[in-house]
Amino acid sequence: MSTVAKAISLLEVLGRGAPETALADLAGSVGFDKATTRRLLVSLIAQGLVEQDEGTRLYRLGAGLTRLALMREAQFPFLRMAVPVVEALAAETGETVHLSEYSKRGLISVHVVESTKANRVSVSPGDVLPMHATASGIAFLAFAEERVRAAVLTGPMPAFTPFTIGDAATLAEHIAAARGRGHSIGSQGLEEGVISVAAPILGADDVAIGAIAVAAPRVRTAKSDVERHGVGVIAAAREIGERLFGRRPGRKQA
Amino acid sequence: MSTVAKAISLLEVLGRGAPETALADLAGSVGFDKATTRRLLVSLIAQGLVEQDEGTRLYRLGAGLTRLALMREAQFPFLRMAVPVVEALAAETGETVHLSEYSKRGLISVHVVESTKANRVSVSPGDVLPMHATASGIAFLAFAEERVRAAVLTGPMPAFTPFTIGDAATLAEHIAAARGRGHSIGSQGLEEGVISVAAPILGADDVAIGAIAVAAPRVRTAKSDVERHGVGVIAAAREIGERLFGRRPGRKQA
DNA sequence: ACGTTCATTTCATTATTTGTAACGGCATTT
DNA sequence: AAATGCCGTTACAAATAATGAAATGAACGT
Repeated sequence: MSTVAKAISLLEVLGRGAPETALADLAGSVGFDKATTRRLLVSLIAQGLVEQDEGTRLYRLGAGLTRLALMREAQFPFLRMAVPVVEALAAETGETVHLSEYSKRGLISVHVVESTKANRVSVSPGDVLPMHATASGIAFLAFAEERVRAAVLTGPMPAFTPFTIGDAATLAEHIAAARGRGHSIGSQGLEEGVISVAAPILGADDVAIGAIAVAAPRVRTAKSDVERHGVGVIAAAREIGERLFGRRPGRKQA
Repeated sequence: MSTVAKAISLLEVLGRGAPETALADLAGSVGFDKATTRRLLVSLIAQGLVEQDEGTRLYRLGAGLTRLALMREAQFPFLRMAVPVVEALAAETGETVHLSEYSKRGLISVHVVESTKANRVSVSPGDVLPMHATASGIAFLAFAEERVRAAVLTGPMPAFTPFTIGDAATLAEHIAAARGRGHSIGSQGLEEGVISVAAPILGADDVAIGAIAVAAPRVRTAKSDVERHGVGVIAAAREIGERLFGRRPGRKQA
């Protein structure tokens, strides 16, 4: 295992769980020696990616991460371009809308606008969405590179509910259907009682780079609502693609 | 130089300059061997912190950074708490307002609301503000830990304009004045023609964790405006502290 | 088709990292 | 108040991962 992989896994562990973590807990969680863990932390602190409370000696993620993320956003303004569209769709549908971006580890939820209704679906920014168990994942896969799609189809497909798709054949069907329709429909794959509709956000080469989804409680989602959401996410995804890659003068509509 | 330091310096270089960088340019910028640079990149890619364009082979910052930054924000909701206050102050003053957070490397500008006027001050999120040359830096130092303040006072103080403070004695005076007033006044220290007023954002232990500043063109900033901005940034900084830590960070009772 | 440029891989050498173990500070317990 | 246990921190020999020169391969322009 490379040293940088170890260091980054420390960041992951610091990000999960409590805001601040003690050295011993951290070492236990990642399985490195106490001394090793600390040396890695010292390196990360020197770079500003980790901070240590002077008093309690606890470790937490550092502002350097925010800085790097902001620099990335400056180079590729995904949030700046997409967030207004997400908000418009949330206002239009009255349901929770979330936006995700592809990464090696999975689809990362990068922005969420929750429904204002009492009974609503909740998603946390930073969460990784499983490809096979979410509408976003299926929509993404329908327009992803063949290599990525194949990896998911041959990989493990853990069940989160009794409804989670668990075999490659069924998943392939859903993917094909999504490709045909332009949007995917996820029914209780990750959480029971939730129906999601998602569309892929396409990059300059028409390969998916992320997804946008409407997630609503099943009890108030009629078939007509699903169709309406499908139209909405496709339009929103296209709008985001246009704003990002300038295929058309992306006109903002609040 | 530790391996993780090298890897992170790669991220820094990727963040500067163009959105995508070639391997050779990258190796040249950081001064590592081409093979070494690439191995580090492979590690970073495996963790999602860097991405590589399949076609052009160019490297760019990855979505994993956004994920880590979001996890940090979930643990310590600095932006969620502070941004509304920044926006209110910007609306109230009509000038550019920016928010910064302390990091080992300096004050990181994490949010900016620019003035709507044509002649305005512009700051980019992600930029590192030099401590000795900005109102934010001086406000921060006035309420920082002694160790941090001493480090800046004894460190190098590069001049950005003819007005940049260049010696420890003058800087110490400004810091003392800022501590007395509760806010700092920066006159053309980083850029000519700009007057900034800043106040420190205090943490639970009354130590500064960041700063909020109003930056305006000198030509339309009268003495009364400076005073008005001073009152505004102090109130805003206090408001942010209260929102972050639940209660007014109580000054020690006499 | 050829030559050039750049990314990628290989392999012996080197340097960094690693784990054991001991040290020191701090706080709680007895 | 003394002792004890816990946690963070440091030192050193063993081991492992990182390194750079050079070779390979692929893509591009001439």
